[in-house]
Order: sequence, then C-alpha cells, then structure tokens
Amino acid sequence: MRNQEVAEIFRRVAALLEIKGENPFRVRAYQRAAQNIEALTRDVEELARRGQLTRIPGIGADLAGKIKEILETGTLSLYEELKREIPEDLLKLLEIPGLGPKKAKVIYDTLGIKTIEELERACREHKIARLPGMGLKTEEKILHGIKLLKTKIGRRPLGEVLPLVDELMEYLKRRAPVERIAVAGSIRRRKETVKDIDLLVTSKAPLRVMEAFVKFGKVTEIIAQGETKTSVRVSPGIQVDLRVVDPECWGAALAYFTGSKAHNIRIREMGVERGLKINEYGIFRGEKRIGGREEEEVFAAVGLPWIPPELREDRGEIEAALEGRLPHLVEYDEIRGDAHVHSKYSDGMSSFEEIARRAEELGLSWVGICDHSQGLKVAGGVPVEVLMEKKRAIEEFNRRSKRVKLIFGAEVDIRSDGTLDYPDEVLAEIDLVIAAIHTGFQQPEEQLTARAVAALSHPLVHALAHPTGRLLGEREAYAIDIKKVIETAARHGKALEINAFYNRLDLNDIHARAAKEAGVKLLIGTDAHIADQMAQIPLGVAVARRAWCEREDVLNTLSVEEFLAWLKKVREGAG
DNA sequence: GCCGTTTTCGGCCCGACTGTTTTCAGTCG
Repeated sequence: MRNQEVAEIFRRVAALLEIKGENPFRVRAYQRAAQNIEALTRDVEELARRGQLTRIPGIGADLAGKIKEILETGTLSLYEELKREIPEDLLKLLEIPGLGPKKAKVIYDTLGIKTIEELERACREHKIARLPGMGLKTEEKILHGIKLLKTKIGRRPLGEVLPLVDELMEYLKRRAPVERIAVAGSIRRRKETVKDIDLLVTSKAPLRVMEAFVKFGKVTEIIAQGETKTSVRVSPGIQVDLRVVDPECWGAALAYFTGSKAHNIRIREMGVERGLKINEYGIFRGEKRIGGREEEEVFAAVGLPWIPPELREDRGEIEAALEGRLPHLVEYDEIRGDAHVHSKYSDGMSSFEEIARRAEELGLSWVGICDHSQGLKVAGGVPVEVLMEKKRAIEEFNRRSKRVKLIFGAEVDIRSDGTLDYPDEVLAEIDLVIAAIHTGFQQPEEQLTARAVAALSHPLVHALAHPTGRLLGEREAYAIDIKKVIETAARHGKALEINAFYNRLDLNDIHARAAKEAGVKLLIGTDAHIADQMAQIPLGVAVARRAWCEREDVLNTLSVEEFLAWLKKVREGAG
C-alpha cells in the first residue's frame, strides 16, 4: 500500500504552504486529503487505476491528478518547487511546541534560521526578542519548547497512559469539588497512541478545581491556568488539559473535546447547514441555546444517532449514521477469551493456575495457551517431547477447572523459507495454531509476504499473529503486503490476530477494518507473558471497535465450545 | 483546493489562552 507515501507528501505540502502563508483553506484541503488517504482501507493505486480517486472525500480533480503524479513519478512537482522555495529543514522547527508557521517564517525570513541549533543560539543571543510580535517571553517559550522536543516527548502508547488517567481522575474526585468527570480526546476515542490527556469536569467551584489540579503530585509545569481551561505537564512529560464546564454544557463539551477534530468540523458544518451554531457550550439557534446537556443532543441536532467515540474519525461514520447503518460495535464485555497467552512452558512467567485465575478475574472463560515453537530458542521455544507433555497437562487442568478452560495452542514460528517450525504431524495435534514471523525482518517485501501467505495457506494453521510486526515508538512494520495477507486469510477462511499487547496493537485499526471488509475473522490475543498482562485485552477490543468490528467479526466473543468448533471447521474446510 | 435542496462562486468550525499589543495575532486543540 502506497497510501502512507502519498499522505506523507500531502502533509508536507500542507506544512510548507502554511509557512508560505498560503490560503489556510488550501492548506486544510491538503491536510484533509492526507488524513483521508491514510484512513483508506483500499489501495490508493487501485482506486487510481479504476478512476475512482475523486470518490475519496476531500479529493477533487486537482488532487486526484496530484495523486496520480505521485504514483507515477514517486514525487510531486508542487512539492519539489516548494522545497526549493522553503528549506524542508524548516518543518523541523514546527515540531517545537509553541512555535507555529507564522513565527517560523518571520524567523527564517529575517535571520535565515532554519535549524533548531541555530534557533537555540539566536534565542540565547536575544536576537529573537527584537523581531516584530516577539519578545523575551517568546524566546523563553521557544527555548523551553526545544528542551521538550529534545527529551522526545512524542505520542505514547494508549496502554502506557491509561493508568495515569485513572490516577488523575481518582485524585480529582477525591481532592476537588467535581460533579461529573470524564476523559475526552483521543483517549476516549481509544486511539493507539496519545499525545495528551483531556479531562472534562463539571463543578460549581471551577477555581477550586483548578487550584487542586495544579497541585497534583506529578505536575512538573503549569503551561496555562485559566478559569475554564488549565494545562499542565506531568511526569513523564505528558500534557494534561483540564476543562471545567457548566452542567448545562456537559454534553456539548464532551462531544467537542472528544473530537476528532475532523469529525467535529463535519458535525459543526452540518449544524451550520441547519442554521445552528455548535460549540463546546451548547447548540444555538441565533442567540438561543437549544441544548447541550447530554452528548446525544448534539448528534440529534444534526439528525444523527449517538456515535461511539471509537468511530469519530471522519472515516465514514457520519455517512453511516445518516443512512442508519452504523455498526453495532463489539462490546468490551462480550469478550469471552484471550487467544494468545504464554505460559512457563516457553518464555512466560505464569502457571496455568495463575493464568486461569487472572482470566476469571477478567471475566473470561477460555485462554489459548500459545507458547513459542521449538526453533525460537531465545524465547524458550517448546521442543516436541515437551509439547506433548503440555498437551496432557492442559487436558488434566481442564478436567479440574470448571469456570476457565485452557486451549492447547502454539505460536508457531514461520521460518525464513516460509515453512513452519513443527512438522505437520505435530501441528495436527495442536488445537490452536497461530503462526508468526519472528525473524528476518529485513527481508524484501516479496519474501516476507510470501512467508505469511504460505503460513496462512497451510491447512493446519488457524491464524497469523501480529501480522505487521510493528512496535509502537520502537519499530516500524516490516515490509509486508498486508493486502495480500488479508486476501489470503479471506480465501482460506483463516483469522488475523489483533495483538493487544500495549505496544503492538497489530493489526492496527485501519488494517483490521480492511480485514473485516474482506470477511476475515479477527482474533484478539494479549500475548501476555505474565498473567497480569491479560488485563490489556480491552486495548485489542478497542482496535476492533475502531475497525468497525461487530460481535460476529471477533472470534473472542465465542464460547469455548463454539471457538473449538470454529478451529475444527477451519481444518475441515482446508482439508 | 473542495464543494453545492439556498450556490459552479464564495463560502469554508470555533473558542481559550498567551504575549505583545493598544485592539489583536499566533498557537493550540
């Protein structure tokens, strides 16, 4: 998929146009195009071949032409021209918090500064304070921003931030006069990574809430403190925005601060069409406030049913809502099993008892015990003799265990040549076979794809684990033709995993949605190596929900009997 | 640059906070 490549060029064009001071709506057009191309579940190349590019929202004749140009030449002449006018290095400066396109332009035009090092020096020499519209505070702010950038506070995995969110909410409930409280923003939408934490509360005493908020123990810096909005930075470098609103405004504010920005813009545009103004304070017809206490009222005002936060990305949810075809998203409490857990038999730390106990606490009734296969020595891969021992141990455990059943599984390594790490007669003994690539990440796309395709085509394999191999913030997905992988899974009736480990979330939302659309079942596994990590399963469910998955798309909603029947059926179908 | 039961031209979402300003621009979300 070259969607990412096209989106990236559009995003850079938007940034360069912004620095140039171009028409902001033109800038927005490129940003919106980039976002919508990135969110496509289909290949932009395929759409181009069929002449369907203008069906993508925000793509007109002009941008369709530019997409074709990128696909044909690998770049875009407009982009190349802009780079000649404005050094691309300048885009780096925009990453400094508090420094936007306007100031960056002035700084470049007057002082010729285009790198962070040069800018830092200029601040220290007080050259920036002399520029129009800037002062000593501006210099301080830029220096501070550079410091933050250097400590590399980027987007963090959702699962890493959620505990802090809980802690903050507990603190506010205990120490501040808050009535309603909720987390909004990308966290409420359950985006895989988050940049900051948005909290929303109602209170009769906003100032007291703000005072308590800035005294939270982990606050390292107060960025802004006002009566309705206060922003702080908390250790380890995450920004937290707190808004206090009147109870009458709760719904409007919650919708507003949940976003996404693109979704909100669509909703407010629909409001304008109906003669309404929608903002965080409510829904207004002229001066008259006609609603906003509950979130439903905002959607109802523009003729829509309530839309689950996970869908609010302007990826077609508004159209679906208008046409009454919003999906009935799989619910967090419909999950009955975790498909991918490691035990002491390989590199896991927990016993069957510990795993089962944790499963029960989490409301699960089955667990796939998928230890590594023999060849993966670094991860304690299980030799064949031990594997048969494990089979018997699981059978014995299941005779004793009433509430939680373990499924005899394996995470079988797909070797470099595409063969599997157990012989077929051994695989046939294993009830749940999840194949996975753990080596050779540097191989060319054809080879990696061929390995995944070979594994999914093998009659004894049920699913492919963490199909793209990415690790959030650490490692990009390896070069794999995910479209081909999905097609293969669909053809053979195999499942693809949504690995719920907090820094994997692999498949991601977009790929999982493409899989769902191709009729592929999804299988959520936490890849837990300690029983406690099974608590991450909602992260996988969140991905499924963001992928528009319904109950029947997700195998984890099956009872253990139903799931075992599905596993059998796959092999019968293959045979 | 997109888009159209008010339009093929003229719109395009909305507000808080900050800093440098004498009434507002820049940045952010």
